[in-house]
Amino acid sequence: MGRVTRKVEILHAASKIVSEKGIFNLTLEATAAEAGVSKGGLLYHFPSKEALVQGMVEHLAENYREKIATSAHESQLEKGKWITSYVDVTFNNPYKKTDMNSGLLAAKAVNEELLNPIRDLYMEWQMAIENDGIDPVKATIIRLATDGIWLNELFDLNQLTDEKKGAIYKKLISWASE
Amino acid sequence: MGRVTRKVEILHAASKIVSEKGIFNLTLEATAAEAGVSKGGLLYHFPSKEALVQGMVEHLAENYREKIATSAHESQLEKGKWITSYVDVTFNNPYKKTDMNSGLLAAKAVNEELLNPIRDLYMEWQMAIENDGIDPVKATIIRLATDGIWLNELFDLNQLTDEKKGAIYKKLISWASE
DNA sequence: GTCAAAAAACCGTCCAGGTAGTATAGTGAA
DNA sequence: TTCACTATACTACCTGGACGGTTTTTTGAC
Repeated sequence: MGRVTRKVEILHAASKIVSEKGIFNLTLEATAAEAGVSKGGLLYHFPSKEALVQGMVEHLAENYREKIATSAHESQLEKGKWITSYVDVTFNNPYKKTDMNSGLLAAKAVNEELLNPIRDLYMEWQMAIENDGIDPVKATIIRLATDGIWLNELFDLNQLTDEKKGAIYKKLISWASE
Repeated sequence: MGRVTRKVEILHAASKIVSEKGIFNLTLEATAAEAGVSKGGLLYHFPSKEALVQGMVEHLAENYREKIATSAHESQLEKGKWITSYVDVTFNNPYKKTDMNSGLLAAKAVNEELLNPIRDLYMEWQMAIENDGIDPVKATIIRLATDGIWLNELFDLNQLTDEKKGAIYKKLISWASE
């Protein structure tokens, strides 16, 4: 039945190339080589470059959605469980943040519309966060600050020391249940 | 002396292409056409594609630095003038935010190291913000939240309504002088 | 349980189109 | 004369995608 993992392996290979060598080096041949598949084999799974990038985005969106949802449902909190989960998952990224960054950059480069699954995710989260039992403005600021960390990592701008990052994490988490 | 504006016009043309058509359409010919210059003319100013992108980044870094510095020096505040200026300028972007986004994306795609001028900027600001008379952790969170807005705009993720954005702006500004 | 046929999962090559960068000859203004 | 270009031509290279094959797996009739 053709192991499902093959497709995922290819997606990982694509992410790796984007994060290590940049979007201009994300070619079908390079991806195939990185994944240990022939170019024809890759095209069997993803019939075009755009389909490949679409696959990247959809895959990471599913992963991310699941991580946050699991965390929120396991939470014991009465208030702020969604925003807390968002901060938690994004800070401690148990999922691969490289995949997220690569997927975003690749989609932005190849075709804006491929970002739609991510946009849907954000809409869901924003709704959850605004009905989470805490002040929606504060909750949104907490989310934005978390996204700010992410922007800084994406472009390797101002990497905070672990100490500072820890202090920020603590403060955000404490705000999230006030 | 060959009007300085010519170079800047070319940089603007390049930004426009990146933001409207994506990084893959940023070709030398397209940039020249958009700027109303021949390809040879473009290469006279920027001898390679990398030099062009470098120009984009340096130009926007200078602009941005100046905007923040001016705002901070004009500020009447005793505490939090830098973080307030950062929030102010970024929210109300009197400079072209498209240029910033295009520059970042182009540099990230072409050559990581071209982002260094932006990294320097962030280091300066982080230092200023941490010695701004208010709690450094809080100040950093305010900066990160502002960056979060920016991430969302960059990928057109969750565009907040003007109303919500206004509320967030007000709260951040008030925190910045507490 | 067998086995042929069909479907799935690949492989390797070729080509048209596009791109960065080079080269060269020329122009008008200061 | 130099500067700041224009206009055109050319090269060397790369890449997406098409195409035609081949092998492996699954299916279903007997």
